[in-house]
Amino acid sequence: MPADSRARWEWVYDDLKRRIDQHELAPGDQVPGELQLAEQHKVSRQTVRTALQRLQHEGLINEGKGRLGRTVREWRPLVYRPQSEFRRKPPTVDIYTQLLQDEGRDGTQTIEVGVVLPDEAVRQRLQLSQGEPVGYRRRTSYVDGVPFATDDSYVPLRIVEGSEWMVPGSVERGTNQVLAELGYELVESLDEIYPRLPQAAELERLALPPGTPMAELISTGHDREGRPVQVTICLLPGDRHVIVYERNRRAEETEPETKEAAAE
Amino acid sequence: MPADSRARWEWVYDDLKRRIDQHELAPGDQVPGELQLAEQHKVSRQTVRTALQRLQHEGLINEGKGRLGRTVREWRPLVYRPQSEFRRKPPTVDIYTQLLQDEGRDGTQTIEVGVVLPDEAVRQRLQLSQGEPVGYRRRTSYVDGVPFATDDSYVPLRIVEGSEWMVPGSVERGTNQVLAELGYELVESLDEIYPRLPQAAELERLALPPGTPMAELISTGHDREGRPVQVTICLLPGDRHVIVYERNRRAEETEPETKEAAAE
DNA sequence: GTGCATTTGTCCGTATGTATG
DNA sequence: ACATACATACGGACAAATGCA
Repeated sequence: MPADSRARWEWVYDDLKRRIDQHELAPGDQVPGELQLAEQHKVSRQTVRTALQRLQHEGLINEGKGRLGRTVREWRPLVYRPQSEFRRKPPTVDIYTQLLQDEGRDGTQTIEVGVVLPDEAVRQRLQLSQGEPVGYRRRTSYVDGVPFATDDSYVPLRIVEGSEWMVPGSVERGTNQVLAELGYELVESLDEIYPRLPQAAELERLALPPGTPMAELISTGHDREGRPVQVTICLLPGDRHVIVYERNRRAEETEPETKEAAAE
Repeated sequence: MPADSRARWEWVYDDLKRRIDQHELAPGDQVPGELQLAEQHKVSRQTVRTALQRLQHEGLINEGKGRLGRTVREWRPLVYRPQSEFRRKPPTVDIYTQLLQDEGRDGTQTIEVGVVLPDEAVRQRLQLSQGEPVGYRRRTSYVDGVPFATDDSYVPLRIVEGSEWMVPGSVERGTNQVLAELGYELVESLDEIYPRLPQAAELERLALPPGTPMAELISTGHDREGRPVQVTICLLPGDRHVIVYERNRRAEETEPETKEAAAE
């Protein structure tokens, strides 16, 4: 009817967006109900819903079921530092991220181990021939009872078969130490970060609302001879994580420049 | 009526997802029309639309206007290596031109410079007092005519005022070299990566369809004394980029001991 | 635990506007 | 100008999840 410039649902969208930005609707607050918004803006409930879905897909509000309705999303990321795996010293440049550092939250994890035929992504990174099996450790981490991240590690079975790497539950001295004792100490890693949206199965595993962006971090660890030993695939929901790297000129200058093309 | 476990639109979703995964629908192909899918699955067009919107928000298909309809999205990411900034190989080229040369694609860019009061994110990372202005260089990079990424750099105005850093257009020897000549050589950097969804203004600047996930990469560069000099904020759409880091034990072990932070 | 009220999720049918070839 | 296909919008209906009495 209006033949106007902008769509009706955008009015609703803009109204709610503004109220959220100005903290008139604070994180954790309930979003007004669909019927209420429909009446306020003189539009149908379906129109309100498209506006709400946009906000949901931008990560500003949660989907709401049952009595409680939708809520404004909270954003409290944990800091994830891939480099801490190799680090022996406290980070040097930490002024800002210290603020975001873990505030002593309650963390638990589940670990599942087994043997599978790797998919193409893992197989290529480990440079395995078709049909060679890998051992896996699939971990899901929980903070305050909600899943926070998953990380699945894969190592050729011939390396870890019968070792402590394949034992369920946490390994006190760390699985990387186990690999080192087996003669495959990890000394360098290539990390690939893919920002994307989760797929249905991942939504379920991480108990994410649809539309939550995340990062897939594929880390390929190499031993001293440069052979790939372990692939770890982390799924890090964007509303729960910030990934932090440090880099410095000196480290780059002293780095060997030989394996540049190995990524492809 | 359905009395079934899963929603009807999920059937449509699963069907299309499978056909895309198995390349029965190849990248660039047209997705079957909404009416056609509705008839095939014996559902209404609205139900088909919710399935298609999910696929769209997951980045698997494009939104389609006009005669052509929806198409299966192509996925050809560029490799973005923040660490190449500190590499010595090509001394003059900046991150993006090197990246584009590597891939052999046609790249252009627009650069805009100016002076602003920084927002909180930039101000805190540069440790500036309230009201201190910064110079900025805002770049939008295009590949094959479409925007590919943006990166906005900020440096305290007192450092770059009157220097070549504030000159529009590319600087032949690189802006980091200019900073070095001004006595602020960047030797280390803290990179924070936030997976998130773009906001309205960013959608416009990057010409993105809504729901495209992306990464915000905030890189804070420090000089030899550990003082923050430059903040660069990159927006990297997830369907066009993969971010790559390399790390190794040796670099972490040989790191300089600048300050003794309260060890964890 | 039951049942009720509320709110969102799903689904339908229909209609009109708009972008594209 | 026209056909096609998507975008927007309405109204109605029932199911499912949740909080609370």
